[in-house]
Amino acid sequence: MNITIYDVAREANVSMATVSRVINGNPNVKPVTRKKVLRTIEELGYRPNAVARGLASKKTTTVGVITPDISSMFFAELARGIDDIANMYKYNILLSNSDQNIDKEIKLINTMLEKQVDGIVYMGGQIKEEHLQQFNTSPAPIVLAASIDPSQSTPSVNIDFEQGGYEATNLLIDNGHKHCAFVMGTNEATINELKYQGFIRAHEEAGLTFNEDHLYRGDFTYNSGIEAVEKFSKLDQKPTAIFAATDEISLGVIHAIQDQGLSVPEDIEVIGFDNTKLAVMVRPTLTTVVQPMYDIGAVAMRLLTKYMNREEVEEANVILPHQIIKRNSTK
Amino acid sequence: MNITIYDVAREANVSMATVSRVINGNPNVKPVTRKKVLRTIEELGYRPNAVARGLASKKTTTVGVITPDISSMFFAELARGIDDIANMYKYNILLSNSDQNIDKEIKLINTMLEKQVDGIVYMGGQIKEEHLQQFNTSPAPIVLAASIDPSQSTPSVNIDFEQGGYEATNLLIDNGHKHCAFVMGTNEATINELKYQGFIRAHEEAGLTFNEDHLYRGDFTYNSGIEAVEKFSKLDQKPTAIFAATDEISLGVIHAIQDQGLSVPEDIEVIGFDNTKLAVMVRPTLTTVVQPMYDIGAVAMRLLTKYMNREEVEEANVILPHQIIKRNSTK
DNA sequence: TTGAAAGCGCTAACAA
DNA sequence: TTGTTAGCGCTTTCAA
Repeated sequence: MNITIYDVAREANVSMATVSRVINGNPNVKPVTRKKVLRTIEELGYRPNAVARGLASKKTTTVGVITPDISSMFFAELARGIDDIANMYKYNILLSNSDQNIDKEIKLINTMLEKQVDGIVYMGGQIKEEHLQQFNTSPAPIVLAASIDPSQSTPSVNIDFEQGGYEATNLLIDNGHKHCAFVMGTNEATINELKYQGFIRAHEEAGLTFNEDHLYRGDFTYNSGIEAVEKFSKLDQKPTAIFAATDEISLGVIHAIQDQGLSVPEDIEVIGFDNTKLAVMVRPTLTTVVQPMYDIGAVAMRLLTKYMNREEVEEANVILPHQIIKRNSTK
Repeated sequence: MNITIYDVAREANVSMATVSRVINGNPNVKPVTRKKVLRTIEELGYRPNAVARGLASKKTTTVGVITPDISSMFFAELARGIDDIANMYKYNILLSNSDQNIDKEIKLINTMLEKQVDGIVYMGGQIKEEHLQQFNTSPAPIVLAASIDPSQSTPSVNIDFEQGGYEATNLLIDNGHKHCAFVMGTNEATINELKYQGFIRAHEEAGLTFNEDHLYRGDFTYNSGIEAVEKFSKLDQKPTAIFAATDEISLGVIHAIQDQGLSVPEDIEVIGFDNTKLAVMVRPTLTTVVQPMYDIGAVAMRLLTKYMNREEVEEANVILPHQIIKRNSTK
């Protein structure tokens, strides 16, 4: 049998309530008593049972984190931001991968709620009615990180993706390009669509008509970038600049261009999105829209702590600033 | 107040024991009764409380995962393997980052044990006496993933790193090189040392003397690779081939070489280690030792389930096979 | 096949 | 400042 608070109480000649107070740092304990209890805790090698504590206090000090795929650099970085802040507030992270599968997402939320998490940080490509229904009936607060709820009814932390796409495209247009291409990920991703909308708005404002042939829908991978360029190269009207929805796609784009004997940025300019560490791990280094992944995770977790503590929240839908870092893939 | 098993029992006109049986799929329930209970569970929107269940059953169906840094591609991939298998066995993952800080590592183990995890998958650069003491006194089984316990006393899943380093070096030596360099990470990492030992053994067996100037100790980053090459380039006797401890370092090495106007593999051959997806995201693509990160995680988790179920374990220290993939950074 | 009842280890009034 | 005593919501004998 394990050592319980009761064993400690007996050995220290106090009541379990006193032991509990010592463990929880309750000031209402005489220093002498506290010392005595602390010593016998040490002696017995007592380790508090957080599950029992959770049952009695209705707080588990763990938060659920639902991510599409932790092996993606993007979400891994977000998760790191979440965990660091969680730790700061004494929470632990119950992490799960959803693969953007809606059934799995719903199931995961329920599992975490059964496990009585104090809150959830949710990441996912598309928020649908089913999600919202779960979010709205959840007994624990939920915050979205780098995920868009079109209804704006769920607290969230994001950047302005449409504006990011707009600015990236404008950089290309300002450099004189009239034929910009956009390589996007799956259309299951709201964020993706937002970047595209920005891309389109930039064209409209510049009075440029966008050639639909210059849109490539891939799946966010390096290979998508390669395939996009291969497709573009067969066109009569080839794009002279390419905006890729992520850095990883951008690397594929750059390498495919180079494999064809062309140069970046001389022949074709390329701009990415995210500023993952990949951006400086290519030649030429990548001009890209900076998305502060770590910060989004950190701020989302911080926001969640406010809800968990029932603190006042001034703004439920946080938009973090973004910027463009110019490197060598654009002129 | 929340809906409990008791509410369901009352509504369904059965005892809580029967509800419990239904929830847990106990076959000793008359189909009619089961149906009735299931219906009222549905009606009331009852959600079992896993914390209470954990307290009563002494099982939480969650396993702790301690990783140095989830934002590292390497560990993220491992974590994915762990989570996938964990899910398969109905476990959830309590994940934490240790930053290889020994105090944090010990604290994390204790926190997870307090939370009554059923087992722990541990990843860390260096296993010391303090770790072993924790491992040995842990009430929950612990399995190491891609981490070396020199005493071999803790169950683990790894590849043969020494042999991997040996083979990588031999590939270079077989290509005629007499001046191979090794770019390693921090010396806090046992795995690193193992690769180095393999590197040295290959030299010895080939009757080559290793020039200490050709050893660079960095920190596992892309920049380490760059710095290493810069240092090497100032030497009188420059290396003609470079073995880097990880793929990320390799990319830095390759780019630094190219930045100096030299070519890979014509002027200098490069071989990496891990085969992360970075390996194909460079030009030239990287020859590298394949470390099956996902599988290591998956097998470690599978092994942990055996210990948690008190199954027979044939081999506690699993060595997974590795291989070398030849791409274009070597001739 | 079902129910009654005793915990699991702790927190949190409430009383002293 | 300390102790007593109900629970928290569930599992699990044991009996019927």
